[in-house]
Order: sequence, then structure tokens, then C-alpha cells
Amino acid sequence: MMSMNSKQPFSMHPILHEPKYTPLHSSSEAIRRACLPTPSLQGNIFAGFDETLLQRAEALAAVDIVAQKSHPFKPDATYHTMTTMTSMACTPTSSSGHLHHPSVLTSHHHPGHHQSAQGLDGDLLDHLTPGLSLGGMSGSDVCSSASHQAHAAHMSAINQHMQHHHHQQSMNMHQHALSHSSLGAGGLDSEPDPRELESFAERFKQRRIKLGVTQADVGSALANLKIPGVGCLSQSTICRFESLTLSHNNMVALKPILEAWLEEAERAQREKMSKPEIFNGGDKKRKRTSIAAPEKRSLEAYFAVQPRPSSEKIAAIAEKLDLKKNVVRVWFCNQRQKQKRMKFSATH
DNA sequence: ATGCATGAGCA
DNA sequence: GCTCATGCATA
Repeated sequence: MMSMNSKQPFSMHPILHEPKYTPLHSSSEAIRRACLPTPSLQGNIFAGFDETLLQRAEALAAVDIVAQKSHPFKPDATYHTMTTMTSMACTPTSSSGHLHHPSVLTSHHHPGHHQSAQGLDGDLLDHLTPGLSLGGMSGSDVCSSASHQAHAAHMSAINQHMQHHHHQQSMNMHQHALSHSSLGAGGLDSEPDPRELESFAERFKQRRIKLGVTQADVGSALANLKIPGVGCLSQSTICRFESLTLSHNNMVALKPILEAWLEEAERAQREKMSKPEIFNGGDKKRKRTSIAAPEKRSLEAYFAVQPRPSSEKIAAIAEKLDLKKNVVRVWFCNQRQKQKRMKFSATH
């Protein structure tokens, strides 16, 4: 078939769940999978009783299954939708390389503190059933990254710009009062007020819809703004912005950009002009690993005990769950990231 | 709307 | 190898 996943009118889902974020206390979907606290277990026992813990974690996970609803999971399906990549056309509107922009990259990172030295030899690796999980490649993942490198440049610019701002936000990043008063709320990011971000996100969404523009449209249209260091963004990001499921820093960084777009879009509409953000992506497909529910529960159980497993432990877990190590590693990374998402961690 | 993935920069 | 921003693919 013709691949037409390039850009589709993502309207709003009519009857799906609408994650209504409450002004100062969101607890809809972010919390639902924000991993269980289990404070007393964290970080010590794991050092010695690896296997025991792993098993216990799994046991916990297993018990958890009963209490849950049945999930139509698929058995470790890693579908590789490799298709003929006729054209590349990576990121929309990126006719050239106008996205790159060194900008202000004052690197200022955080200390990557590691956990206790977990000595996981190979006990729990005795015998497991090697599934498939890979079709012909091994070692690294099978994803094609043809297009990623293209946009990697511009995103890193923004990325680093934000990273140097706050370093090491350990779950409770900011603590500033809401008593703002003087802020350059115009083109400069200077006031990381979560309250303001929240209202803006909502306003943005509303006005965007009013303009009859989809999230995807916004994303691709951003490049037309010709803002230095700013290319286009994906529907995902726009969506996450609107739903506040981005890190605080990310929200702060994106706000002025989207604000600029909004003004421009509304201005354009006034003069009955339509932005020709036409583009077309080719058909480069990336496979998306699908971790089955049982495995996912195990992972969550592990995560509750040790959010930052060592490489060896990751390998062990991967073996046990019959997943690729990289998949497991990424899963943990993503899990940690989720914990830090605005809706959940930001102390509104 | 969200799950899994990439990649830059840093430690 | 981690964090972080961000994207493709998919439910």
C-alpha cells in the first residue's frame, strides 16, 4: 500500500480519555504508571541478593497481574516494518539545513551518580528460553536511523541550551514561589512558572484548535518561523506540550517558540493566508518493539526496587525476560524519564 | 496519546 | 552509560 503516514489530520479523539490536568494537582494518567514507591526497599538490598530480589520482584509483579484487568498483550512482538525507503525527506519542511544552530550551549550537566556495586554474575542466567526478538541482527538494535541523524543537529541545539539551565533535577527540580511579578514574558525564557506554563499550554491548545490546525501541522510549521536553532517538531512533542507531559525545562524552552508560532498563525489567518507547510515524508519505517504485559510488569517490579540497574543487571533482566539488552536499558531510561515528567514530579 | 527509540553532550 | 529532548510507530 501507499504509505501515507507522513502527515495525517490528527484531530482530537472524540471519545477517548481526555487527560484533564487539574490546575494544581494532576493525577490522571501520569500517576497511573509512575511506578510504585516502595520506599523501604530502595537501594540497599539490591546489592547483595540480586537473584532473590529479581525473583521477588517478579513474584510481586505476578501477583499484581491477578489484581489487574486482562490486557490484550502480544507476546514479545517486535515487528519490523521495514519498507522500501524510496525517499528520505526526514523532517518536514527541512528543505535544507537551516535548523542547525550552535547557539548557546553552555554545557553544565549533572553528576551521573550510580548505584551500589551490584555483583550479578550469571546465576540467574542459567537457563532461559531464547526467543526470537531479532530477525537477523544482533548486538545493537535493528532500528534504522536514516532520518534521525538529520534532525539530531537542530534538536541538540535546543536540547543543550536547556540542559545547561538547570543541572541535575532530582525529581524535585524547582521550588520557586509563584509570586512572580517581573518577567520578560515575551521572547525570553526567564520565568519558569509552572502555573503560567500550564495556562499557556491550555490556551495554546484551544487557539490551535480554533485555527483548525493539527498538532502535526504546528510541529512542521515551526520551521517556517525561521527562528535560529529551531526547526520543526513532531506531533508527539506538540501533544506533550499541550498535555504538560514534558519536563519543566522542556516546557519552558518550547513555550516561546510555540507562542511565536501562535501569533504568527493567527496573524496569517487574519489576512486570509494559509501557510504552505506542505511536505512529504518518504516511507522510512522504524520498528517499534512491543514489550508484552508480563514482561512489562516484571520490569516495573525491578524498577521499583532498583531504578538504575547496572549494565550486568540489565543484561540479566534482559535474559530472563527474553528481551534484548538494549531494549531493557532503554526501557529503564524511559521509565526514569517518565518519573521526571512535569505532570508527575513538578511540585505544582 | 503514548510506548519504545535515537542521539548529543557530559561524566 | 546516563540524562534529556524529541521522534517514529502504534494503540
